[in-house]
Order: sequence, then structure tokens, then C-alpha cells
Amino acid sequence: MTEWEQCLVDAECRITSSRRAVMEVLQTTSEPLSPLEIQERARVIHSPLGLVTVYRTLDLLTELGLVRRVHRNNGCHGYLPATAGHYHALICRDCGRSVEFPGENDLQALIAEVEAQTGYRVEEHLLQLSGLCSGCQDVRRDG
Amino acid sequence: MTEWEQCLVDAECRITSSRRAVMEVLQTTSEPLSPLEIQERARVIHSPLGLVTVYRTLDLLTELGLVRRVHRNNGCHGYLPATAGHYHALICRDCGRSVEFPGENDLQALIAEVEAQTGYRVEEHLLQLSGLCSGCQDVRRDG
DNA sequence: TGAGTTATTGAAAATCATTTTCACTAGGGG
DNA sequence: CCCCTAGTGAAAATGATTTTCAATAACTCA
Repeated sequence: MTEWEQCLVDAECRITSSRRAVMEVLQTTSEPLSPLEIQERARVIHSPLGLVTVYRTLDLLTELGLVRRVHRNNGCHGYLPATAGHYHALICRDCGRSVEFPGENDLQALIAEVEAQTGYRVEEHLLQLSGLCSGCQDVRRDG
Repeated sequence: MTEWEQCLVDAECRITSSRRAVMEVLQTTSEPLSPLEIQERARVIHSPLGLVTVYRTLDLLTELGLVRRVHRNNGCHGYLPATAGHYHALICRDCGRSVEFPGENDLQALIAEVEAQTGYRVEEHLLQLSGLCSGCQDVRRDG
């Protein structure tokens, strides 16, 4: 039983072929995948998988903290395996490859400053960076 | 002629009743408004205003840098008058009231660190905070 | 291991934000 | 004041996501 499957059991959820297929796809991707992309890849493993089930499984895994939802430029969402703890996504705009980073220290300083200035109490933050990964920087230099 | 109207003229765009109505609504809000909410409020000023025109005007104003688009929890977007320069939004989850803050210094430090660690070149960032404004913190304490 | 309970599934339809289409209208230069 | 064309609004199209509901399959208890 994988770590994710154990999480499902702990949450009193059933381990189904559909969920297994979605989890396997998510665990082996380095770029954020849309629900449709996840369905396409997961159907190689479990062909009858419906898109609705992909959405439901993504909601479940996101709630359990196993995957992270990121905002894409085109308005739809991408999903990524989550690193333990609170991380943020850095996405390459060229190849879509994505990594996560912590950076909580710097952010906490910023948040403390903002709280002092505004009187708000900050509870959540959304931080997402995009740019070019090293590979795509090279391609641009070469081309 | 208001400052925003001058921007439209400079961009060789016409100043229409629809655009005036949308701009007036946006200039007098402190919380991010959805296109539908903007239409409702702007129709008090210019009743035949269509939702499509609201979307088009929002695109235009966003391109001109006069309004900022923020991500809402429910997946749709809210629009806010933009402060000059690069700012970020801080939104109250209770009353929706919103302020902008700079905080570029702390963020630049974080970005530099992330670039060094990952080899990516960061080009864009999305930072959005949410929590409780001072007023809503008080209400919670009282109630 | 096998039957029963019920969470889960998939297809179709519904919903919601947003975009496109297109004939009509009105802004503003001449 | 007229003309040209950018801008408009209604309706329809699109695309992501959610709901509905009957059928299925995963775990529980014997």
C-alpha cells in the first residue's frame, strides 16, 4: 500500500481502480496537469475512467493535502503532487515543467510587515512564480 | 476629463457611456467586483449596459493597467482599481474589502533565492493574501 | 469465501464564467 | 451635421466544472 493509499484509508475512503490510476499519473508528473490531461494519461491504466471521477478525485486529494492546485494563464487549473508542508509552485512558461519551493521565511517577513501596515490578519496566501527553466533558457540562447 | 478617460484617449479608444459607467463603478469600490456585480452597479448609471461590454471594458482597462484582476476562491475573477506600479491584493474573506500593498523588496529577495536554488529565471509572480480586515476581526471578538 | 451495504462510478445533462458572432448604434473627426 | 468605423448588445457558442441518477464495485460482517 502506497503512502497516498494509506491516506485514503485513514480518511475512510475506498481505494478504487479509478483513484489508483489518477494517483499514479499525479505521482509521476513534474508539470501541472489539467483534469483532461490527467484523464487521458490515466486511461492508459484504467480505460473506463470518466472525467467526472477525475474531478472528484482531485478534490479529494487536494483536501487531503496530497496534491496542489495551481492557476494557469488560460484560466483553468493544473494539479501537481504536493511537497510536504507549505510550498509554492514555480512553473516554466515554455515547457510547463514545474518545481515547488518553500521560501516561507522571506514570505513570513513580508506578511508580518503587511499586517502591521494594514491591520489585516493574514490567514492564507497564494504565491506562484513563472518564468523559464534552465533548459528552456538554453534553447533560447542557442536558437 | 478624468485621468482614466485621458488614458483611453491616449490609447486611441472612444469614451462611451458604457465605458464611463464601468469605470465609475470600479473607481469607487474597495472590494474586488465580479463582472456581473459590475454590470449590476453600472446599470444604475447606464441601464442598457450588456455583460459582454463589461468583459470587454475590463480587458481594456486591465491592459491599460488601470484595473487589476484577482483570483477568487470560487474560481471566478474579481476586478479592482489598480494602484500605480506593481502591487498585490490583500482581501478580507469576511467582508470582501480589499487593499493593495507593495512589498517588492521582500519578494525580490525571495525570488533571487529561488532562482539560485532552481536555475529558473523568474519573469512573473502572482501573490495574493487573504485574511480578516481589522473591522471583521472586531466583529468576531464581539460576537 | 460470499452476500449485503453503501461509497463510488460514469454518462448525460445542467450550470457558470467567458468568448464569439453579427447586425445595429453612436462617438468624434472632418 | 454627416460619415466612417469603433463599440455595443443579444443570442448563441464554448469550455471548465458540477449535479443527477441508475448501475457498479469495494469493503464489512458473517
